[in-house]
Amino acid sequence: MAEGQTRRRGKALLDAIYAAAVEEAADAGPGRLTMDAIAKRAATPRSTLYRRWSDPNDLLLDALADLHPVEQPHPGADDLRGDLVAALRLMCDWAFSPAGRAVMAIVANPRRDADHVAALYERVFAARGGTFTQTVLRHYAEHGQIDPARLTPVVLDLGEALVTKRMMDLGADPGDDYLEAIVDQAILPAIGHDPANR
Amino acid sequence: MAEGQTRRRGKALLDAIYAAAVEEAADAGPGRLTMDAIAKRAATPRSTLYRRWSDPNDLLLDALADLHPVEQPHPGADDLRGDLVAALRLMCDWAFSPAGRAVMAIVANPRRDADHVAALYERVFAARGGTFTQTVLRHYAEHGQIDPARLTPVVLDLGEALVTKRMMDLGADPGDDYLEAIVDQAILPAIGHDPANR
DNA sequence: ACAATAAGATACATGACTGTAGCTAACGAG
DNA sequence: CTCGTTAGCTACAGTCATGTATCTTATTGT
Repeated sequence: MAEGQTRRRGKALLDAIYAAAVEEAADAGPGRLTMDAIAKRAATPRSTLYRRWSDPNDLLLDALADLHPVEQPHPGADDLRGDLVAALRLMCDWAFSPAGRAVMAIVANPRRDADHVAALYERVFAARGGTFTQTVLRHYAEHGQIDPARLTPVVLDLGEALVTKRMMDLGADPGDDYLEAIVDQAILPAIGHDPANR
Repeated sequence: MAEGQTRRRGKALLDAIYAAAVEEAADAGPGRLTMDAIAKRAATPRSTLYRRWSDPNDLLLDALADLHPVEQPHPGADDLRGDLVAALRLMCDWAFSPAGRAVMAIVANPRRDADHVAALYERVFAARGGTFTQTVLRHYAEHGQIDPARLTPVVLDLGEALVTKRMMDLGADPGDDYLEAIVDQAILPAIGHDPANR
């Protein structure tokens, strides 16, 4: 942007609006996202928002779809346990980011619109290669270290489910000890790698 | 109450207010509970509410604490799998009741007050004998059919976590097939009863 | 250099919710 | 029966969000 610019346009403005929408959704929580608050946070008049969107949730959806992609696990070849713990660590960090909390604000809203949630899953999640532990589990299954028949929807969801619940109960990050406990006591047994049965 | 009564007092009035608060919280969702809406639903003036509470969340907490206790699992002695599935069924039914959705509305609120959530756990949950699958798992551990060392916080949370996540993803009841899958593919393996290892 | 576009700064009526206050009349206890 | 309590009714000013409608002016593209 040139030096003397006083007025944002195009991408620069959109980025500011998107950032404001995600932060605002994260702070305000389910069902409390308003055009007014987004506009204030982005320091732009409401009319600029209404020019493009008629509903704050549509705006938020565009904002989430536009965000930088989430960091992905990089599974190796010989440390399934460590890679699973690392994937859960990534998930925790993401969940506490504005984007993660904004997603929560959509999913946890009992007045949520089914189409809206479907759009979230398509545009934001499907664009990535699955969720955190999923990536790792599929990787090791492809390398023959996990029976692919074990990777059912339940098992692929295990880590994320336990982390989510713990975060909701505590309202805080579960901590690495707990993540290791999840891997050792839930995920590994479920794929037939129970440490206690060795 | 006598026939000609035109004015509710004491318990009758309180019950109406409590019911209104729980239903309203369930419908409105996290952070959207208002004195006004509770008062309208209970058909009482706001001043009656303000006489006793200064915050709608305090009111809701009293309402939840006052509710009829949740149905408990009745584990037998020889059907661990069936009892676990039944416990998850009970949990699903509770989760979709107004009380369950009201609890969700508290826990999923990012602006939630830590003291408030703590009070919820103490006054509402602790009063019961633990959560759904917990009751069953502890019962069978006492009868020597499960190694008590296996009943870690992670394992005791498994069923509830998977059900919660599934409900958040789908926005609907998981269905009995899924509940059975949770028991077979997650809980039983975690307590060393993996059907695939027999 | 000019014209089209769109950001920015208002203003407005409407509607929800807040917290407080004052009044009346029904109810319950003594 | 009488009196203290309190439900029920109404009103108020204040705050916040909504959608729409101006008007001005910086910026861009031709």
